[in-house]
Amino acid sequence: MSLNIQKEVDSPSSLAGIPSGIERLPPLTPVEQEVIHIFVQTAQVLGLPKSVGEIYGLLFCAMEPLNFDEIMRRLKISKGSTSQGLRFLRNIQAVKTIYVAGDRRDHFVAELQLRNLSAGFLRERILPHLENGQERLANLHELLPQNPSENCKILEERVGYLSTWNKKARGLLPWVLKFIDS
Amino acid sequence: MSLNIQKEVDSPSSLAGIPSGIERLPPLTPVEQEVIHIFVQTAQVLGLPKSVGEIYGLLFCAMEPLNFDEIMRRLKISKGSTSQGLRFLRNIQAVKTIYVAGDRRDHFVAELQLRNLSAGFLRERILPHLENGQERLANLHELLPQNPSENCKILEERVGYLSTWNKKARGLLPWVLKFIDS
DNA sequence: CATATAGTTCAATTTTTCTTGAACTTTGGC
DNA sequence: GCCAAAGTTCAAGAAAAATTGAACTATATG
Repeated sequence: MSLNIQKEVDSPSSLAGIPSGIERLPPLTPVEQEVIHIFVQTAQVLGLPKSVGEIYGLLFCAMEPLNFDEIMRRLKISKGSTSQGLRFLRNIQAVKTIYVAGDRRDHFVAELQLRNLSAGFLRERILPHLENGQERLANLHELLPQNPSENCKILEERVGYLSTWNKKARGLLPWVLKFIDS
Repeated sequence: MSLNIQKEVDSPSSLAGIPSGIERLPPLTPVEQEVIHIFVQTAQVLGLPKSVGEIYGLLFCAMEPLNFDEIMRRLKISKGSTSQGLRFLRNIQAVKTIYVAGDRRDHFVAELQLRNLSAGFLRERILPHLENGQERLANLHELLPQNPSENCKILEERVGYLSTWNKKARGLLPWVLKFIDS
């Protein structure tokens, strides 16, 4: 019974009346492949693993929530990559889980609001780097007086630039989000 | 004669009166190490090789233009990395070459204006990706009609989102630079 | 409570990317 | 024009990152 519900909800191949066994999943359509490819490229620009781009791309195209196994098998990636990729995507809130009645498994959908996607990415990947940099800059200021007096002034000025850059970058983040909202 | 000029201009160790031979370069100071470390980390966030961060960091700290050999030897990196790193940094205009009278070698200084740094990076690394994405999206629109008619409408809408995102991102770039100027 | 299913973890492996250095090209100076 | 110094290129090796899959944990269900 729960198996029936699952198949009706999740699996287009249920139309073909394939019974329990190892269910056949449709291969990626050309459009899906192309969308996934775009996200894989984007992932690489953002310094994220290919598998993260693949998973997000697949969910982006999906008409209904997909479960773990469907993601893994349609993309032909391993359990490990699927698990870690989904975890990352959930962390940055690029993907959320959906409750499906009568099915024990997690189901996933892509966040489709650019604003939320960006916010998650900035918060989880960029902000930590900037905050870490801020700490390092504070330490650096302690270190500066040890320098040969001649260079000291100019170096101090340059380290000052660095602090300004860091501050500017942190100030930029909320503006970026505001721009995206507009 | 030209050797003398070179030493006066470039080499702190000329003060110690070391003759031609293999010139001794001062090791990195703690401050230099720390600044370089910050730039190496930043390079990694931006998906650039460590050596690029090292070279920029060294030049960022330098009181006078450095030549190829000084960069290579103070950072203890190879000729190849030095050459490729400097080329990249020149491409994005993070580093410029300076003419030093009586010295055949190129001399390098760091661009210290965050605005110019950012502009170069966005132009050389981000914009090409966005333009490539734009092309791919155009192709994708051709591909769409081939889809099962049921999904077609929704998928089309989603691909439409992608185009909007791409446009928004391209619109964001000049805006980021304006923010940095402020 | 026992069992089977869902999902996580992580050490080993594969893949990708960066670095090295030797051979090559280019150029300035004599 | 020739030589030596400056810098580039690129194939091979080293290092870093992603992926895999087997062992594990957790938990719904009967």
